[in-house]
Amino acid sequence: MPQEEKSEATIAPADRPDANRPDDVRYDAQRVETKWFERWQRDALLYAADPESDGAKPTKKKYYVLEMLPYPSGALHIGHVRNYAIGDALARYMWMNGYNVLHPMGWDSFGLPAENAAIKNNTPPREWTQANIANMKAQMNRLGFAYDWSREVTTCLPEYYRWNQWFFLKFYEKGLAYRKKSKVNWCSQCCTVLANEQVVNGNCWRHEETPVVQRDLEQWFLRITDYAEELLRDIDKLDGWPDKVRTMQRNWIGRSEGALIDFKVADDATGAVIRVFTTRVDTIFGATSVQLAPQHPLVAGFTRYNQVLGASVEQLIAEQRKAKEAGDIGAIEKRGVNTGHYAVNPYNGERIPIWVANYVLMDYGTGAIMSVPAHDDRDFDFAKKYKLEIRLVVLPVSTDPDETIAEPPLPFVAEEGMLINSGRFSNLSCEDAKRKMSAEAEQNGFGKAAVTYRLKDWGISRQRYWGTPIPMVYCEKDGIVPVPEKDLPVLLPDNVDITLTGASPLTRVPEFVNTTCPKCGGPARRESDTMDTFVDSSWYFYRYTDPHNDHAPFDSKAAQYWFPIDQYIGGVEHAILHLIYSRFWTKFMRDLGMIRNDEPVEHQFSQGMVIKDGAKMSKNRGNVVSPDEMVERYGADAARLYSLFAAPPDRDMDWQDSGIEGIRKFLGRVYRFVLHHAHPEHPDWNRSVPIDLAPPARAVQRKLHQTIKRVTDDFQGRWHFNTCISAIMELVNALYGAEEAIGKNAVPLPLVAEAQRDLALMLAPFAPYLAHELWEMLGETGSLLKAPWPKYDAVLAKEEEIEIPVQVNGKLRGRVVVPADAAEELVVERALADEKVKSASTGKQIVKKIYVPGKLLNLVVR
RNA sequence: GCGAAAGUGGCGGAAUUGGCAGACGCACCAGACUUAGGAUCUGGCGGGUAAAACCGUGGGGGUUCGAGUCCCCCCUUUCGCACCA
Repeated sequence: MPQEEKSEATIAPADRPDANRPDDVRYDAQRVETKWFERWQRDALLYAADPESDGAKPTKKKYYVLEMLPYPSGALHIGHVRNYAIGDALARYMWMNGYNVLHPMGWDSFGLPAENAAIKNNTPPREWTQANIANMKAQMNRLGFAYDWSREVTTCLPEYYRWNQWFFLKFYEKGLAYRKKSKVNWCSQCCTVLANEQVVNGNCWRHEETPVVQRDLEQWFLRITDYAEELLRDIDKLDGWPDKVRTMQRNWIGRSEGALIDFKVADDATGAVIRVFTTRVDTIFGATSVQLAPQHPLVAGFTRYNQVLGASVEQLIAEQRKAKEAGDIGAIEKRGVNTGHYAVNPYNGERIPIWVANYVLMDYGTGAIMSVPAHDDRDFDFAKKYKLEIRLVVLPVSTDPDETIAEPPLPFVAEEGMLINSGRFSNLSCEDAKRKMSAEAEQNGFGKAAVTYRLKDWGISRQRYWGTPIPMVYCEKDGIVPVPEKDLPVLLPDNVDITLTGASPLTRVPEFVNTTCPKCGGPARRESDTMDTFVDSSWYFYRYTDPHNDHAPFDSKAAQYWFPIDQYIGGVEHAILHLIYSRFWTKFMRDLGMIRNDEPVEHQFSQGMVIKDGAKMSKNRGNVVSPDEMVERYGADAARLYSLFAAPPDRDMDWQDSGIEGIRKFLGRVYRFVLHHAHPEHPDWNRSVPIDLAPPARAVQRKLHQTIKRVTDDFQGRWHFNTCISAIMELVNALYGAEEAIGKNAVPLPLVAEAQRDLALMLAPFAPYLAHELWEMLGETGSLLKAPWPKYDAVLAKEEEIEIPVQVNGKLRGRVVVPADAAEELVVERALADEKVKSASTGKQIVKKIYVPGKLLNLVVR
């Protein structure tokens, strides 16, 4: 750019078109955005990642930035805009920093809403979904998000879902997909089964007022529990994830180490056994009853000839259900009933009563516990209420020799310590006792050490239409037979009657259901359930790396180049379901040898919700902000910029209509400045900035470099886009402040040019439309998208003079201005000359001087 | 009950390592320009005072020359988990 050695740029004020400038030029966002929108539609491939994944030696570092793909519900909402504005800013920033960026988008397009809409509006789900995708894609484009649409993935298309089926066959082949009749969660509104993960406080995740009921159904399950240990262990590796999400996943997996112990039912001819799970087998000599969940299979036997007991058990079940519906199972009043039967403690042969209790849950552990009132607060409560024996078997022995054992013995001890009253195990530490007792149980065949998880296998069968058909066939002769790979995809038929009957709609399509057995060729029936849509989203991001592959889900090389995802961005509501299934799928694919990474996502980011008028936006509350309306009124840049400016991205953001108004003003301010100060035709425009600048010019230059530093630091170090934008606003304010000097040529034109170019570059990730317009106004012809991010010069950013606050005894009393590199002596000397400092310290002695270089001086006086 | 995050002007929010509390923006007030202003530009804007003093980051204590920031206790809000045996 430097062309001539003559450095001082001069132009006569009359040369500037702003001599009589029209101050009321308004920034016409619609005109500018429409212009660029049309160009970008034409140049869509601009956003495509460089094809470096085919084994060629990479020339750039890759960066995979991904926002969670949306469900095509009809229209984007403001939460989407916020999510994508973050991702797009990041993608653009990384492009400008020279990375090979993959920034794709797709559609999680199977699922219930399409069916419900179809029933309501009498439109086939496919049409409804396609129309929504078209609309939302148009919205995304209008918002200016730079997606590589050549990699678009739509999960409801056979070219995608056939690979769901392919994966299912692989799971089946490896013994990780199985079918079993089981009690399942059924939502009567959805008319389908829900995964455990989709049950919230006993209610359906979609219908918060609809209690989930239990039904017996034949279901397909994926053995995610085989990976429970690894899923748990590898959480430790995810240091790029928020702690909150990691904790939620840990809780969800819910690992618990203990022992399974069998108690024989006394005097029972059938040899019935109650298996309990306990983490405190060491306290088993203190077990004074066995407690069964009301739904425990043995209970039915006990109540068969005992109506009174049966009625009590029914009561307990009702109480549990009520508490679950209220989402308050933790506060249920403990109640129980004695069955009159006895169980035998296998360690000492003691007979203890068998009770049924409402605080014992059928779906955790074995649905039966040994009750040790002296060492478990729940059992303690229960025993007090029903006057059951409380027997102390552990003393809290401290390692501190000075500490004596509490006397008289406590009735209740939660801590571990040393065993008493436990026969041959007495005097052992709890830790040793657990080990020895588990070993003895195993030797004698009445139990073993065991680990249980809260995590259950993933039930993926759904009795609905709009999903991936499960590629299985039932033959009278050969039983369950997988569809051969070569016959995939099993196509989802169109024109299906999807009215809700409780049975899968596909059962009513004879040409779908009736088929031949792939093994024997005889008549057979197709599986008519479809897959949970969380299957679709468990691996879609791999498909982006090789979206058109028609002989594999993706090419391993492509996936290896791009994975793991460098930055994944989405709502915290997916912290458990989607993210845990995705991790599971990745580990499975790794075990199949398809990929090498253990985890799909390096850095995970959960953005906050968008709140309006103190509440989450929802149609019911009527506080929804429509992105279309915002784009129409203020433009896409304003909508995006505001969603980034109003709060740091990880926090909930309060949407205020007046706030976006301020952003619109800011964009106009930027536009007008450049309108009046862009003179690319001037011969001095592209010269280098002179070295020795007069104070007003130096101030502009300093502010410029300080701004670049702040925006860069806040962007990559902290993701504080709100302060990035504030910093840019300050720069613009400073440029307006320098207008008089610029008008008098006190600021050389090359510096004015540089400031505007850097301003456009820094705005590019946040407000791409305006940034591109500015870039053009500044006479630049190259692509802004991949123009280099501006660099700051630390020397030029440095202040020559600084103001040092002076405190006396910690209270601010004055300020002194000194050269930036001033020695302490000078600062103290000037400080002591300050009137206010003087008056605050007269008649007193300075006992201490604390000088923090460049920051502050504190004089301690007495 | 357990765990996490948060609490700062009228509002959204800044303050990155313990160092000028309130950057930036909204709202409000004033001025300039103007036939006009819901445009634009400039200035003001925590409370308090004539001006100072002084008071101010949910409350109370503490450490420190110095605390929004660190420690202890408490309160409130949001989120997650919840008789998990």
